Amino acid sequence: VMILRSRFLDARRKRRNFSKQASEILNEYFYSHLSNPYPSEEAKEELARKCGITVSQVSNWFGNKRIRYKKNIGKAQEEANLYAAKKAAGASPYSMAGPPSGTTTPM
Amino acid sequence: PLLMSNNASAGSASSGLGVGLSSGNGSASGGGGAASSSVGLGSCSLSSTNNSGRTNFTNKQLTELEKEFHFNRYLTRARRIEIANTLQLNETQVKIWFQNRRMKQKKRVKEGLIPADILTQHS
DNA sequence: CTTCTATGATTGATCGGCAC
DNA sequence: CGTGCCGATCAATCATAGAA
Repeated sequence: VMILRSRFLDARRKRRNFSKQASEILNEYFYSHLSNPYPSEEAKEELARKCGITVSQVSNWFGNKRIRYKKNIGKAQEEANLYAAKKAAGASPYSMAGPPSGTTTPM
Repeated sequence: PLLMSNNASAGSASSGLGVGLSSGNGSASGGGGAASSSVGLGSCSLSSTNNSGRTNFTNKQLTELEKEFHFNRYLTRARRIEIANTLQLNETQVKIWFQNRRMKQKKRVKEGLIPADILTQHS
């Protein structure tokens, strides 16, 4: 039980939530591609740069997002959908390109 | 091709999630020791399988697997059988463990976080 | 400060595609 | 035709950050 429970210094121990903007970018992409939320390797790299995280972290994020999204359909998720749709319409449409005005370069 | 439709939620089905769902494996591996989820008293040195089918390897099994991995990143049929037997796992379990382990190492290398060339002995 | 929830990471196992 | 490997993903779980 207590014994042998930990996986010896797993990275999950020291975890840092992503910045608000990073989450914005990821969610925007996710909800803008709900019909197929599977970014290509190139798209992941692009998202990783814009979010200031690694490609693996982007993959982890999408993996968790997809699963957790499915587990809630019919909850605040639809609400999030509208939120994302609005943002996408007002700022950058699907497909990343130029960040919306005033985006403080994450750093 | 877009695979989708898996959730039966009301009305709007806009998401294309749902790769294929693989819950519940038939687990046809022939084998041997199968899973024992019961938490019997006494000995519990074997890996325990969850209700979902995920096997929880024991520390001993993981240690041996790691040791073997550092010796050889790839297994031969004979070696696989031997290890599976020793650790009381199916050949498939061992095979899959090595595949996942290789992917894990590759990922770490890509991240640029490798202690050192454990295999490339030259420097 | 304690409790509960959100979230990033890990990992055994599956799926499709490819090479032998 | 069958088998192993790769790459991506799934699904359950761990451990912590953050909110209440």
